[in-house]
Amino acid sequence: MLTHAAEDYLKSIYKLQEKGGKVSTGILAAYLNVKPASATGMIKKLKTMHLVSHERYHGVTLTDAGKAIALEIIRHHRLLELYLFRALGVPWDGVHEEAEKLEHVISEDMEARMDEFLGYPTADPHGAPIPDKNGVVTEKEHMPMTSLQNGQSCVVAEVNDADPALLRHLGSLNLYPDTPFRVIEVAPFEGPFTIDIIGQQVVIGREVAKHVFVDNVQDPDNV
Amino acid sequence: MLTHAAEDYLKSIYKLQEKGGKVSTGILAAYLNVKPASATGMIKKLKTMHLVSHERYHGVTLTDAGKAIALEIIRHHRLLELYLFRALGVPWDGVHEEAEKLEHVISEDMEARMDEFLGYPTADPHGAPIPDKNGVVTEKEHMPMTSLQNGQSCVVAEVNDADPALLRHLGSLNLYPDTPFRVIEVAPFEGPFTIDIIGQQVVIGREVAKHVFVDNVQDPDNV
DNA sequence: TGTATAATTTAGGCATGGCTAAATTAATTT
DNA sequence: AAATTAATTTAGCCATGCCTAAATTATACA
Repeated sequence: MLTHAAEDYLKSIYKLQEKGGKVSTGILAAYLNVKPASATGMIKKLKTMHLVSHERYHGVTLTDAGKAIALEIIRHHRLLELYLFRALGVPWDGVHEEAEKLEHVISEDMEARMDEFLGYPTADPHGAPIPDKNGVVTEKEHMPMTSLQNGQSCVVAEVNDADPALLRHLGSLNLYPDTPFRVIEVAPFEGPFTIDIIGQQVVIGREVAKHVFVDNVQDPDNV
Repeated sequence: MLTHAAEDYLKSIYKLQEKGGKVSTGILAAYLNVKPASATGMIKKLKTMHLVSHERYHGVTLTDAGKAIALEIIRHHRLLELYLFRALGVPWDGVHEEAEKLEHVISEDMEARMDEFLGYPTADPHGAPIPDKNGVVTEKEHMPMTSLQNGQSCVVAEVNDADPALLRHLGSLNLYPDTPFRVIEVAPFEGPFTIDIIGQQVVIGREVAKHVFVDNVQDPDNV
């Protein structure tokens, strides 16, 4: 069995290599809040276990075995987030931190029981896809909210879960995944969006909108 | 914050000192599946943190601070056991192992949410008392099942949770806490017990009965 | 009361996973 | 092409928590 630290490295390498291929030691270290020298050390260990490929000075990549473990941990994490949200009512800006600790210790049996309780879900509370039992992830194509036009309607697909304060703000606006809304107005010159969501009109600045992704975009009905 | 290992030591010292006052290094080490020399090392560390009292060659005791932490961990453990049992349907012979890992990583918030979900319970699935938020444990007086007489009725109060195989067996006999039963016959010469439980007659050997404790013992109605 | 035995502690070692500081390699600029 | 800068790796150190082997202390027995 792997250590928690090794699991965290694999998970991080997976996430970083999704957007950029090979992962540099420095980027990985920064992502994990660790010094580059420490990352080098762990990379060496993971290499002896054949979980990563690594050429000195040229970045890491997961092997198939490493990827499988990374996806297993990500599955634990996202199932836990959704479970905590749905079953225990943990607010969505708190589930990440809690899941971060639990993901390393739950059994496969517990994973399966949560999965069943939740009805075999495919996305976590922020809209991120949950890999299935076999480690298959079905990524959906999302549009950034910033590309919406006047009058278009859509459904929230995913939000950036990195900042709890931002999540609380999005929550107060009801911008949860699966919630539909319609664009009333996009102010010119990179201005804010005015939207109609659950019967309420709210104004959303571009900085916030950048972190929201949408689906099912529809043009206004024959006007 | 304490390490998981330190928490385990405190919890173990608490349990051992409940039945026997001062805890010897050897007993503690055996309980934790660790060599005595390792236990000595941790005891020293805990002493510098003022969590235990220790006189060389004469055993350890928890300080008030150490006891408070031990009870907090035990509360986590027992709440988790009951939560896993009730909310996720984990069989009662499996909850201990799972809780053993989770008890060190859940937040106070999660503890409170499980407590609320469970309706502020006072006992875990094996009947062991759950310390309250303030670390107060209300131990109940239980009778060993082996002291029951012909015709007496009672309610299962607690069972020994040390052996999963025994728990599975007790489960198959419906000997769960809060389940009432009546003694049909106690065979002479240290023989087995025949009981009526949930409408079924079952025979329970003394070796099994030793691990079952009962409450609300009532003599047979005017016969 | 001395001695054998059992329990405990000390001493020194190992793996993990961090760190800093110094050395090395790669990339960029002139 | 050489030199500067940036990134990475190596080397060596620290704490945790386990281990074994040796030394010490306590206990029990004759």
